[in-house]
Amino acid sequence: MKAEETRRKIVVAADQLFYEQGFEKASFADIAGMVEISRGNFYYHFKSKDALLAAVIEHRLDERKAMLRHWVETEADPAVRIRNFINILIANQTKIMAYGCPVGTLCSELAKLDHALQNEASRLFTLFGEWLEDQFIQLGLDDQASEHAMHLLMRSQGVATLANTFHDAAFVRREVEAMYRWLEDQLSTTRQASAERH
Amino acid sequence: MKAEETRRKIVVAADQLFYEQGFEKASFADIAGMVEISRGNFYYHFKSKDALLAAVIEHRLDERKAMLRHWVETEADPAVRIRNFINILIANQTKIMAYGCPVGTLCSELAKLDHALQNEASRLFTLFGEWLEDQFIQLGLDDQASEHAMHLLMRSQGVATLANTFHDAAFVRREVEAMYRWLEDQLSTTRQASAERH
DNA sequence: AAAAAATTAGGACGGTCGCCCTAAAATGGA
DNA sequence: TCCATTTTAGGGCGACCGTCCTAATTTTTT
Repeated sequence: MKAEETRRKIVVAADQLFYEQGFEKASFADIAGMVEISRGNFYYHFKSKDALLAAVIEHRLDERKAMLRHWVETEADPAVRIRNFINILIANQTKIMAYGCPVGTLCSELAKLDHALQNEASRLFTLFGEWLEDQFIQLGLDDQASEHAMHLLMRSQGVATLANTFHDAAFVRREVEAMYRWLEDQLSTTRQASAERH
Repeated sequence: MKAEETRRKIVVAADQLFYEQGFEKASFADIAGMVEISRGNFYYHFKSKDALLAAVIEHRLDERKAMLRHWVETEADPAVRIRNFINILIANQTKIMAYGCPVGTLCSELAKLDHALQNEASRLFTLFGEWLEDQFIQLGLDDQASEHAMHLLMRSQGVATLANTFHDAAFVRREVEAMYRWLEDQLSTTRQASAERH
């Protein structure tokens, strides 16, 4: 019974440290210290660091899925939902400027390590990608939905990386607004096309 | 005399390994093995791993400066020069899909390590940024040159990160062409504005 | 309350890391 | 050729890493 709680604490602490320090640098000693358990206790819950990483990725996926589901449930307009996504850059600005994007930096690190869980981590991207694609489809942009989704992911990544490097809040705001404008452009061309059809 | 050559070999090998494996994972043993010198010999040329990193960053700066200078010398049209920059994503596609952007991944890693040479590494970005800004100024886009430069850096970074994650060559081509179109848009609005002035 | 099971603590292991030290080898000038 | 200097080789140090093992402790069941 107690094990569930401890396991959860370990995952939460590892999630934070993997983000702030990177997967490789974050050590069991660090995580154990944060959770206030012994190092040895670790291997009762996770038989290896990779197993812990898998649990952290799963945890991140669950969190993101819940967030996306919440957006869908509380907001009817897919365009506003997409703006919610774009606005992550503002909402998480402080952390992004300090540590980058949690998804992008993890994928980059695992790629360099040639790590076995690369594909698991990339599911964090595809989760957002497919959700965005779905929103674009609901906006009637079926034939370009996938491309538009990847385009937004790309811009988020670029903004996060440069925000992390330069700690420039004005740059983030500017690019977020440019993304809003880009979204409006895509919507107006659709409205135009559907108007011509009538 | 010989030392110069050995030092150069070390920097070149470290440059490659820092790129492919990341700064922290690449060890002196790896680099020494690649250069075929003893580990101990290392400390004759570089008194610490950080000193080696500083030399690698300097080396990368020199290479990029030479490349940008060459573009300026061999191509008169700033718009074509900017297209050269965009085209890096195609020219280095294979390496980018395998290891990401050499500049972005280094800056991200150093940020997580809270490394003292973060600002040195970010000079790789500002080098490209200022060069791009200069090209936009030469195109008559003075008042937006800095923003446009950052925008292109941002898009390159985003494309590189997603290319690295998904290994999707079609995505890279698509986004490079979108960047070409974006550039044309900026140029056409300028031409229009200068035409109205006459 | 006693027995069984689940959970935790903490030391020990082999390995790798960056770094230091010293002796040997190679090099170049007198 | 001999000497001084530069350059290289290689072992060793302490620290930290992920992992493993066992004993103690806590929790649950009987």
